Amino acid sequence: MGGEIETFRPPVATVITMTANSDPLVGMTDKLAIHTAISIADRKLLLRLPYTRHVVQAGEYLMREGDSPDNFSVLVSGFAGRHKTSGEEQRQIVTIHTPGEIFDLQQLHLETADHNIQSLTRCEIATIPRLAPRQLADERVTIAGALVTASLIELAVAREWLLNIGRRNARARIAHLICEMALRLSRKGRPPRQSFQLPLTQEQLGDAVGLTSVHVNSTLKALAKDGLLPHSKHGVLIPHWGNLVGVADFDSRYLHMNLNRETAPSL
Amino acid sequence: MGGEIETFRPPVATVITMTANSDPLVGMTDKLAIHTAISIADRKLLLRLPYTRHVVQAGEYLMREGDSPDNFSVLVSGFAGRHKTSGEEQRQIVTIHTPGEIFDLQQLHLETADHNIQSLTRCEIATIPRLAPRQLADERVTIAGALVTASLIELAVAREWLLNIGRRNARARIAHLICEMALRLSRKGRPPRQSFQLPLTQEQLGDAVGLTSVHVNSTLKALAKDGLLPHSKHGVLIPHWGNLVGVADFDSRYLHMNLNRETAPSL
DNA sequence: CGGAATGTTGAACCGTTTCAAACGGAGTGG
DNA sequence: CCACTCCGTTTGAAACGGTTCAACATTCCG
Repeated sequence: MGGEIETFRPPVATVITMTANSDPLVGMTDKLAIHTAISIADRKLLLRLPYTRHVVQAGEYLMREGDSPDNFSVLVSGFAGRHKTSGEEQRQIVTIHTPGEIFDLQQLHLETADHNIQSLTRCEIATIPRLAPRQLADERVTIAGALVTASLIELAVAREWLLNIGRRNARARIAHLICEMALRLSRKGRPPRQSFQLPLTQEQLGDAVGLTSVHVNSTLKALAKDGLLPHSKHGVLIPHWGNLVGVADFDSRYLHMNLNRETAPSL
Repeated sequence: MGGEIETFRPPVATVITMTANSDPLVGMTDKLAIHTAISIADRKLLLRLPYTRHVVQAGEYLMREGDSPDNFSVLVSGFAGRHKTSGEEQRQIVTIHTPGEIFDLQQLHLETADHNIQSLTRCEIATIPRLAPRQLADERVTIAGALVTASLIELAVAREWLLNIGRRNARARIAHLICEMALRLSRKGRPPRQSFQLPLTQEQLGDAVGLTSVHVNSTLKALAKDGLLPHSKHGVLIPHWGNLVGVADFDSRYLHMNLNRETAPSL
């Protein structure tokens, strides 16, 4: 993990406020991003932790198969993905992480990674040393439960992706991914974003939905021609949410966005 | 959930020993099945819990999308699966559960289900009321962590399935599923089973790997012709593990079977 | 035994891949 | 400022893998 590195050690029990991130990509401030992570867990406690910020370029590996990372991280801005590759060097992206999400989490329990994590675009990442959250979680059962909730949602998303890739055609697959992103990039309880930046290459999109970049290209063109997804380089614009949902066969319930994470059960 | 129901309330602090299950399907005793669940968690405590046993026929729903089940269960014998369906009534099996595994677990955190659970064969199921494990987990952090480990492994398997369905051809997909089952049906630390019963229909297999039953049929025939998977109704026989692994592009690490669950971190 | 579910086979079809070539834009160095 | 390169996008043609449809055989189960 390269890039410039700066270390923060925010004062205890103080909410961090940073300057707004000017990147129109996510329109999210650092504060928001960190806050999202916290809202899954316990705000005051997590904010007390020391953490390190990194900026990584697109395509850098944050974790490799076989690694045993000893930290966990919050994606502050940009997009990152988990992927696996088959013997024939075919890549499959199995998760796309959006700003505010925690990753590396699973390694706390599973020890060695069975997949890679790679930045898909230029990313900012806040890293928290491994021990801190572990200690925390032991003390505060609520936090442990909340972190679990995050993995369970990731599992729910993986299940929907299985349906998407296993049983839907190219048109629906791509539309479905766009719908998911529109919702995940919106704030909790808000409607899906009508427009947003999704600076992924067509090859990356193909790797996420199990298609070749060539076919992604022609499908994207077809969706544009039908007025479902007007063409723009790396921006998404959804003229009519209902129509897109229709071709995507999209049902947002699997995202569990209605869940009140503050009051999740404490198992 | 239908079928005959009998209720057990084993004496406190006594290990249950039952008669061997004569079903050659899994060659597992009830004791073993329960023990498997316990080995993920904490044996003595979990065995103290009251539970109910059910026998369900193939094809019965144990949970439906939208349900908020208030219990969790151990699959004692048989196979069960989680599935989702697309708008065109296309089914995708996203998880196959083998004897000894816990399911319904995720509902403890997510409240409403985003998928269905259905018995794929005749199954025996031990059900534990919801409250008990929750209370337990609060008391014993070890148990909570162990249950989390189980979900994280399910997530790791889902990721591999995404690669399987998204990037491998029919031949490799089916071979891969067989390899996975051979390993998951073996005891921890043991080599993969060389032969076992897998009484799934070709349609169910197809739903698991994203193919039609017709194509599963011809692929199965082709695998048999090549001596990789000799044909027998619902039994699997693997003459040469290495060869099958080769066509499946199978790497068992994602199953995390080497993991010592007793000493998993307690997060 | 009879009916339903599952397995089997072949032929036509079609969605997606593969291969190949060209294009466009962004960044770099001369 | 142009030429050059790199990367991603675009397009077309041919090949392929898997689906669909349809008919029939077989097994399972009440």
